[in-house]
Amino acid sequence: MTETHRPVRRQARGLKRMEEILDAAEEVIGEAGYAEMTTNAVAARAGMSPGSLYQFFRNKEEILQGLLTRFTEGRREHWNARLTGDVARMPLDELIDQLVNEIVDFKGSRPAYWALLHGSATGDRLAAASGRLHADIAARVAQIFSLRAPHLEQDRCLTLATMSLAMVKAVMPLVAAAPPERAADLIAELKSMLLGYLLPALDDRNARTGGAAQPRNGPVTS
Amino acid sequence: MTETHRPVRRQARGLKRMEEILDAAEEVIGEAGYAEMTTNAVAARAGMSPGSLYQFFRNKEEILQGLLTRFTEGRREHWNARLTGDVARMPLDELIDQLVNEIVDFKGSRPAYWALLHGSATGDRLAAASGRLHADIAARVAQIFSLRAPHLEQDRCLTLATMSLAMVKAVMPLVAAAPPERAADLIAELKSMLLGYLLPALDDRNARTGGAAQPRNGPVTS
DNA sequence: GACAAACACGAGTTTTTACTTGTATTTCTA
DNA sequence: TAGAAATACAAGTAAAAACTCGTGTTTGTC
Repeated sequence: MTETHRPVRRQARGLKRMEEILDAAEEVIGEAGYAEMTTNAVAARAGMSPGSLYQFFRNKEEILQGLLTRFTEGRREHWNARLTGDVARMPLDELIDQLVNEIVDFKGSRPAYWALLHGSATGDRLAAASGRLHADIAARVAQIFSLRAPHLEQDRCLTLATMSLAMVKAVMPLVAAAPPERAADLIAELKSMLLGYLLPALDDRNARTGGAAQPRNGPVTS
Repeated sequence: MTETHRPVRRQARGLKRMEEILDAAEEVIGEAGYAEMTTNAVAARAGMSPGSLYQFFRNKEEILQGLLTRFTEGRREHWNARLTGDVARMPLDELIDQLVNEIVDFKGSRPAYWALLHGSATGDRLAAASGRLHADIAARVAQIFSLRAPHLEQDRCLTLATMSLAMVKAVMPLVAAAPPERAADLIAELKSMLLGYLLPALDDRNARTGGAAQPRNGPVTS
């Protein structure tokens, strides 16, 4: 009945064309956002007709799938190469400093990656509103911190609150995706982590000692 | 020229109808995801005609806006009421335990909230692929941790890696939204936080001491 | 060099979906 | 109690965007 799955023997030209399509999709998403990424726009950006595009990808979903595969495989390879035994032997602070910097740089250089993998479903307007809500709650939490630890500056309290909320928010999707007992583990770890983060920070005995558990202004250099 | 902005004097019936529309939108999003939320589907779910729907919301964006406003105001009120001076006087571990539990419960009870505010742009299929990538990288990081701290169990290393990656990922949007010098602060805090989290955890001198900075299996009860 | 298969095109078609329109009914107000 | 405004409906419109089709060109293989 239906012509199912005739495997096409791609020519070198065709493989190159597929990469161009993914490049175009990445550009469009990076510039205009995922919602604006239409197949026609991608075809135009890649300098080809819609018909040509559909000779390489059966539908829009496959383009996205291809783009995501390219991203994930690229990142997988990158980290596999980056995280060798060498990094197990360097000082932890230095290691964290380097890796975080690299991640920040990557985020800056590949906007489509974040738009696709971590972008909001609703567009910029509504995402901004959500951001404002979180900022408000963080401010409220910061007030509580300030009450608990009057010796801390307001700014410091706000940073602590912002980071704490971010932690909670970050763990939620993991909890949702994990099987129940693993989820319980993650929640317990989250609590423990928050406590480990906040307890020394709010404790005024640590106000000026700068213990190892809270090395502010340490070797990190942004 | 164009009939601009005639303010409608809503009747009690109309205000109720608007809430019903938002309820319907929330249900549709919670069950089928944001991408499947069409105005017709919302109208049908609310038991009204498309025409009726458009007497209360001028377009789809306004429905979303309304839903988000309802969410954010509800949450704002909730947290303003919840985070009173009282919480500033209870033990930190207990406080964290309670608040995290409440957040987890809320997430479970209002799926649309998370789908809207933190949902991915690409639908479940692709979001799952991204989750798999992160799990892979976490496994790789866990290997490194295991090399650095051979006394730790594999599971423990994986948890540490997973949480560390989640933290990094969570801070990225904040960095993107913040002005440059605030962004630098957040990045520095992220590094410091990671160090504070990982240094004691990987240090074998802390293997069985269970210091205050790393109270695993502490008072948290999930 | 001939044949098939891959590549390329772009003007269409089809489907989906946000939104309108014309009319009928209910509620508020004077 | 009349008139106006708000509410309600369902069939229908219009535009956008995913995708097709018929045809022509290039590339690889024998």
